[in-house]
Amino acid sequence: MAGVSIATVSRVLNERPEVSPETRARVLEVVSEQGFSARWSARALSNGSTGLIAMTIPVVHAEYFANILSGVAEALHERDMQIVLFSTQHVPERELRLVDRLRTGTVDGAIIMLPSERSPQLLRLLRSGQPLVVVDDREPIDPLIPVVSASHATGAREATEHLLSLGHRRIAAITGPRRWIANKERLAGYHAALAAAQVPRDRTLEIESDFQRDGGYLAAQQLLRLRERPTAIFAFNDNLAVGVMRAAAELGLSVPGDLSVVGFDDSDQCTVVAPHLTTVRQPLVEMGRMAASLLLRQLHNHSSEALRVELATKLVVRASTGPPAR
Amino acid sequence: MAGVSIATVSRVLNERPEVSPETRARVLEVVSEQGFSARWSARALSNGSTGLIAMTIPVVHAEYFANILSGVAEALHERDMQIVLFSTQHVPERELRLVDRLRTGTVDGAIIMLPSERSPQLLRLLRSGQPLVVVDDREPIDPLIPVVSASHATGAREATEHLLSLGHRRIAAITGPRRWIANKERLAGYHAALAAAQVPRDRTLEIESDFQRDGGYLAAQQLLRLRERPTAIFAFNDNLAVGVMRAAAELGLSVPGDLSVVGFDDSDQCTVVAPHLTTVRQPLVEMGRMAASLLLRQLHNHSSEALRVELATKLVVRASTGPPAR
DNA sequence: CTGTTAGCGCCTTCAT
DNA sequence: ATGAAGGCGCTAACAG
Repeated sequence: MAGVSIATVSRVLNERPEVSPETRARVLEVVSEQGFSARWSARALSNGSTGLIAMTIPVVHAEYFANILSGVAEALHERDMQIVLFSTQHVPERELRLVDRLRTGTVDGAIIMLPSERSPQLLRLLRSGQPLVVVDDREPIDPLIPVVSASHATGAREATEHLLSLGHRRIAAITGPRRWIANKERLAGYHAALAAAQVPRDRTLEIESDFQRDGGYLAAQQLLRLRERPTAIFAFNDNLAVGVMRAAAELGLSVPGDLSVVGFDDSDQCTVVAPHLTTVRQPLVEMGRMAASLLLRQLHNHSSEALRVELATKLVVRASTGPPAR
Repeated sequence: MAGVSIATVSRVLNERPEVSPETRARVLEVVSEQGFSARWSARALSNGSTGLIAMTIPVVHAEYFANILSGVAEALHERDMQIVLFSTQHVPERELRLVDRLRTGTVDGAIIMLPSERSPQLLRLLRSGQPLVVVDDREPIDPLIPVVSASHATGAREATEHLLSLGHRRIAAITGPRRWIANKERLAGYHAALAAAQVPRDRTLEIESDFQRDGGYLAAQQLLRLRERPTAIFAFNDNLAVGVMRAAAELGLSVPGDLSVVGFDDSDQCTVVAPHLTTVRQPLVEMGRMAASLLLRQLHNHSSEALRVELATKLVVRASTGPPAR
């Protein structure tokens, strides 16, 4: 319609320099008049890339997922790329489908959140040259795979130091599942702070739980019934902390008067509970951005640099912490 | 490698009946040995469909989004289809990108959540034969477009009836933005229940707010300072209700002793506040499922039946409501 | 039942 | 600066 060949139109659409301005103008005019746009699958077939990235949906809290997601989406948007969602509910059969989509070129790469296990799937994927990035490895993962996570240890350390600086000495910890990496690091940070302040570690003040509110509630009941009860509880996530506050309320203990409480995550619920919860903020959106950018680099360099990025957490002091009662 | 033609392999992979069992077996063996899988973009190019559908990410609450999302994902999974995310932050320029992706065949159809406006974009899309479904229209939308939403009116009516049956007569309402459809319907339900109980409508007990916690807080302060203050407040979403409870606490009013509170949504925060919030549950996951299934029908029938599906809400009675003090 | 052939719509050398 | 031609990997119609 513009009196030129298909090849020329292609060049115009791809903004190649080797087209005369007049031709370009003529083509663009017709294109916009006709509302033409290049069929995407043909493009993908021809140049071997789809501009799509896979992302798995973990079963955990919606808020966590949505925040990381939005970071990834933002970063990809700048490159005109999009996310394809894979609801592999940690079901192996479903994970296979993701693997398949990668291999068949539905997507150019994948961001895998909270991978369930040492998953041999992942390794095989990476070995076969698939670009992928893991966000928050739950258990030790092959060092070949790039990982983005938060600085759990430092965050936990700061939280504990905050309590110490307020004068607390009996600081209990309600932890998540022992095996999770994030949990181990938080525990390490907690211990480090105590050691630095020369507060001896007390095993009876450490309770393993499940990152759920009820778990925090039960653990807190146990802690608060101790003969010498803690003056502060560091719950390893906000859910646990909310459970702690519920238990405290039932026992007639005021927060932070009788008990200081610190959480981890800085989720929405922190400002729902009364008093508002002091916590450690995880930079979820930034983690998403970072994951996307690592993936994009793999895509362009065709080399997967094995690295592990830890983004800084930040202590957010609210109203649930204060000096211990005397 | 299996000694057959490409066409035959294609037939085997597509499970066509016209292949002899022996050939099929031979092909499948080689396929699995070699780890072969059909390139997806070629497939898409050839048969004109990508198996991908677009979903917009609204700016609102993560939880809302994640729930609907998971409903859609589940429904699509059964058809081996996936979601492509479009983070059009109600920015027109970004919405154009979605439009473009639809036209270029990146995706087969789209599910649009909380469309910002009477958006002429949407209409143009539908007119051009694009399969799409809207979830939760915010303002009146062209009747040509299929919509999935919750039965706001019925839900609000039940909530109000619940309060009436407890003996409340002065029941205030803190509403969302006047223009939103969901809000209008909730208001209608509220009025209907009052009328049925022959409780005259009192304008001073209706305050328009913004669906945010702070808005609920401010509105509640205003209501609770009235000379004749309400014995119950129906907040038109959970955020508002949480704000109400905060205001009540500050004024030394006990819930539900001095004041009953009802929310709407059944979001996570309902069980974070003390006491747990009575609310109206929106069937978000089911709405997602329904949207997906409407879209799939459009995809198969090539006809867009204009319809509007309202999924039932459900009153969830928790601890924030009780009989009024005398 | 299987192989051959012709596209699907774009991008990319290679000529001109 | 432009056009012609081949190919990306698959499906479908047509022979045999």
